[in-house]
Amino acid sequence: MLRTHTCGQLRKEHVGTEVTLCGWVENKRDHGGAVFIDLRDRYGLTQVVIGPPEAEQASIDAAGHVSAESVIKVVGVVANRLEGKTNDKLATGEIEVRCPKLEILNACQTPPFTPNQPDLPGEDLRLKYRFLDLRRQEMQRAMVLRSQVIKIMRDYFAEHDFIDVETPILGRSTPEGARDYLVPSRVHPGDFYALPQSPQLYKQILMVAGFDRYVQVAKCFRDEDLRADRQPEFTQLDLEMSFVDADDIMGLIDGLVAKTAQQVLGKEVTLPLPRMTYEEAMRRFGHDAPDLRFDMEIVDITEVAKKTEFRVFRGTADAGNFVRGLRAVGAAEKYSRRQIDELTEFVKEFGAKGLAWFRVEENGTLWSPVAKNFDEEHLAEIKSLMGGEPGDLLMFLADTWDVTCKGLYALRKRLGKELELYGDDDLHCSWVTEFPMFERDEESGRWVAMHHPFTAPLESDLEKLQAEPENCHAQAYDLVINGSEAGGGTIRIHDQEIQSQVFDLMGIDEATAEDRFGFLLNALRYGAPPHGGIALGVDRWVMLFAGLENIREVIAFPKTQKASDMMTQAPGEVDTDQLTELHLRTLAKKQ
RNA sequence: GGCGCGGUAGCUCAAUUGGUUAGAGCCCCGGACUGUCGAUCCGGAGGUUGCGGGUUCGAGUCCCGUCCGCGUCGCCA
Repeated sequence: MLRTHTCGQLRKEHVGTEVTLCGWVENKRDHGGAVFIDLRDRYGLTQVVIGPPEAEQASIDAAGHVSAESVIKVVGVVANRLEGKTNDKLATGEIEVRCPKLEILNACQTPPFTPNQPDLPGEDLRLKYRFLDLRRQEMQRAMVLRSQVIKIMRDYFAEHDFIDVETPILGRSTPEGARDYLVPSRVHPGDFYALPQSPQLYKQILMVAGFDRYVQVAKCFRDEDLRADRQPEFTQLDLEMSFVDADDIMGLIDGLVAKTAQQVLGKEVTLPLPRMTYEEAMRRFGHDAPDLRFDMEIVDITEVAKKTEFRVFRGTADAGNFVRGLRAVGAAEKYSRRQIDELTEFVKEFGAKGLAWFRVEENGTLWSPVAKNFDEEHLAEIKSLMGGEPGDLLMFLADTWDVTCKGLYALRKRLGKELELYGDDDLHCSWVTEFPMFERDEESGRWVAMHHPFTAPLESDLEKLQAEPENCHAQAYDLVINGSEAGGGTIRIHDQEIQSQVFDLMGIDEATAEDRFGFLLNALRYGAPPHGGIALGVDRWVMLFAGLENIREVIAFPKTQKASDMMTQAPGEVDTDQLTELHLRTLAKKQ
């Protein structure tokens, strides 16, 4: 080792010992007659002093010219800092290392930014110089946390008799689901591999193979547009079990959630985690991944709306649509007319035509720009349904079920944040279950699987499968942490007859099914045990447990919104020769 | 693909209604200084205002196009 200690290690008890430290020059303070250097590595910061009596003036002058972020090595003696000169902001602040000189292992060019400067540079620059950005304390903390979370997961599943099996990265494209990343085959002209969107089919086959409990930390790829919490390549903790039902899977993951919260945050989570059905989630929160860190549930006032003279409400209700709203406790004084106009514009982004709002006055009556359209009796009824108290703001959307869900979900999310209805440290984990089996594809009008085509329906819904597929629910479950989908899974179909019916409903005929999933269907004929599983979004877990709002902050080398890598410049052009070898020719060329 | 925000010195930002030579702090370079820890003090360097076009006597500022970054809708079994 080039060093005897790390930069976070030395304390008063080391005073008098000779040590060798290596690290980066975080900062230097040059006094001419002595130079102070803050030496940094991933463990901490130690003050190094180059000064008399042990250092000669030439060494002091040289130390004064060392550039920031250079890698240096120092040999020196640990000393107490002078009386009253300790630094209680540093773990090593009681001591310093007195050195005759410093050895520059690698001088640093003037960096475009320094890791721990007060103003964080723009994200594009951080990503271009990710090696500098990753030196920042926050980034190091996030990467350590990520490593811890993955270790907790691996240990937990190892303790539960899971077997870690790797599945291929080069697979076959299946048209369902997200857009595939494709890899051209050299030896099969015109054919392509697809990168896995998840190891779904392989893990089911591993169950057929009798592995019983499979787990993998799996890299997955989806060629869809990015979001703050979505990257084109991401990591799943993927698992599958045989001879289980949905309760078994959720119970298992409950234990992991509790263990992670305990070990990472020192928080006790009450088990079992609360569960609600998809329908309940949509009714109460307008979304399948509700943020339960705060209340503010959606209330349906359609029945009252029918009785009013307010055309927007009544017309909507009479047309069979819905009037639903939110009660923002004590928000009346926090939102001016102008700010409410802004909220109106906000909900319009989600298809709403407007936002009807009421303020609960001190005397308990409702005031609203549209109040004249309402009888007092109906206003009182609305207030009562909403549980309005003086100072509250009541806001309503009158629209289709879908638009009220989307608009009120977004509005609730925004209000929760702006009104600070939850704390930075709050953690709320829950399950959403019984998702619909199918949803209508807007373009083709066909039924498509909401999760994937191998998802088993609820036993109790089996008889509805043919006649009313829209009312058929799946043995599916999503893990929700702080309003974010942190994992999802299903119990799979192991019955040939039901599988055929599902394909049939989705308009996939036997030949097509055989062509796309033949290998799985084939495997299922050779003694497939009942099985099910789940995949957890590792990046999101880390993001949520770290209290961060952006997934790029927990990925060492993330991609930008246009899926490029600012550091390596990927994706990039390739030689024509490479294309020829792959039997490819590009249609588009950038100008 | 749609909508919104942003791009000015190496970095973070400022620049009145379109008006003088585009400023500040940090960084960098040179000098001074033995107790700093955002060291301090003196001096200096540093600009294709993302790019292209247009309007104008005059554009960082207004208009059009384009590139890049971020957020979001669509999309994400």
